[in-house]
Amino acid sequence: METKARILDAAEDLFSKRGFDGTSIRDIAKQAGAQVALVHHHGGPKEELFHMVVARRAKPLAELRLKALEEKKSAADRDGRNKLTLREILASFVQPFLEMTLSDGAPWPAYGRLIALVSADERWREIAAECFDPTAAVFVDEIADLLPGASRTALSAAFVFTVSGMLALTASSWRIGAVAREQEQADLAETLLDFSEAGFLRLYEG
Amino acid sequence: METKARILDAAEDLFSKRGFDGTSIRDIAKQAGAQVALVHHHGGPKEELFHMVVARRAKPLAELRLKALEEKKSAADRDGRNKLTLREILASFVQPFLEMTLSDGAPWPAYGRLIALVSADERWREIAAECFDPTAAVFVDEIADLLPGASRTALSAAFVFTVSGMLALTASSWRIGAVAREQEQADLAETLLDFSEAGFLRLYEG
DNA sequence: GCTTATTTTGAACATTCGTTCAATATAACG
DNA sequence: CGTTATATTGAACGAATGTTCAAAATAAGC
Repeated sequence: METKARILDAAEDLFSKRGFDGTSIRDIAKQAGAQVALVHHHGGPKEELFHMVVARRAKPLAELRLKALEEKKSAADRDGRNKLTLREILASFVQPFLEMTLSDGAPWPAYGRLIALVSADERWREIAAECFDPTAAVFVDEIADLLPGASRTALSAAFVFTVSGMLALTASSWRIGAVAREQEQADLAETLLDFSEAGFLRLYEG
Repeated sequence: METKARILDAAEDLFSKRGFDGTSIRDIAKQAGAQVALVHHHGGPKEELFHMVVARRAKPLAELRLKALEEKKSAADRDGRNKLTLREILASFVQPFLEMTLSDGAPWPAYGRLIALVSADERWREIAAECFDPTAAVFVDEIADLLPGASRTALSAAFVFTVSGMLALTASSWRIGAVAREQEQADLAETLLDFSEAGFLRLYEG
């Protein structure tokens, strides 16, 4: 069963770097140290393999996000608060993702770029719906509960803006470096949370 | 010379829908009603053709953005203001792009998705640098002048967040629909400007 | 230990890929 | 008109593509 993991790892890495169509089964086989037929044996047709690669980490990621949310709810209860802050909700969604994909020694260094591809290509609509929509719905509901005046569509748009920024940190950080001349190593995750929190609050104020 | 335009149009449309590797020269030739060799004759190798497709609209787009900026500066002068508002700067960058790619009867309906691809794939770093970095620098400088306290890196990150949101409106709007159940036809461009303006101001406040 | 699954191998299939080339048609120009 | 460019055609090249299959090796179950 270690073989299958090696194949999925190679597929994740190559799909994230060269995209679905830019990656061949033979590339994956070579990087995994296996034969082409073995890749099909464990991964099925190419599109199914892609699905497996994305779905493999979706459940653990969703659990990390929901656990972060629950832990902050417990902490808020202990503090006598009956509501989470917007910042806590956003951080519960963003931090686990960046922790797994972008931190030093991140365990899923290719997964961030991969999800950026999925989010940008309507061809993977079903995969995105299966892997990410349920968790997204939980968080948007949570935010809507906190900002009751804002329209659902505006909140959803703002949520997608936040996710887009999060994905930009993993897939388009080279663009940030290109725009800024100097490169002070700032904590861009905090910058994103600052940015998005203020953006959401503006929608609430009207 | 109408032939070349037909080829570039077909290439733009297909590249934007299926990506660089997912689009074949033969697909482009068929959609343009031409022979494969003719595509190479006008477009050169595939990567050069892609470059031409992206670069073709880059200069007109940059001019629209800078013109919007200048016009708002003139209007501000007439009003006796010596500075643009942050909102005016952001709108000058965002509105021309959405006007050309997303409005009803937009003249470049595929270009938005195409630029989203370029921004997400480091392989096109040089194209992005050539086509978009100069204009981006102008706008970031303009914002930095208005928000003198904020760090350059944070401003650049916030700018990339704004661009990511803008691109999400053209390339990932299906994700917004998936997150929001109902679909009130809101003006998402205004929502983006609200969101980003507040985000930038938060960075300024610290 | 024998038998049934499962995993792995090696090779082959038909297609499609980007690119090239010489030949032909059309346009531009003096 | 004659001549030099440019545009277009049709065909071909070798290489790479996703997928399939039967055979061989290994593991699992009884």
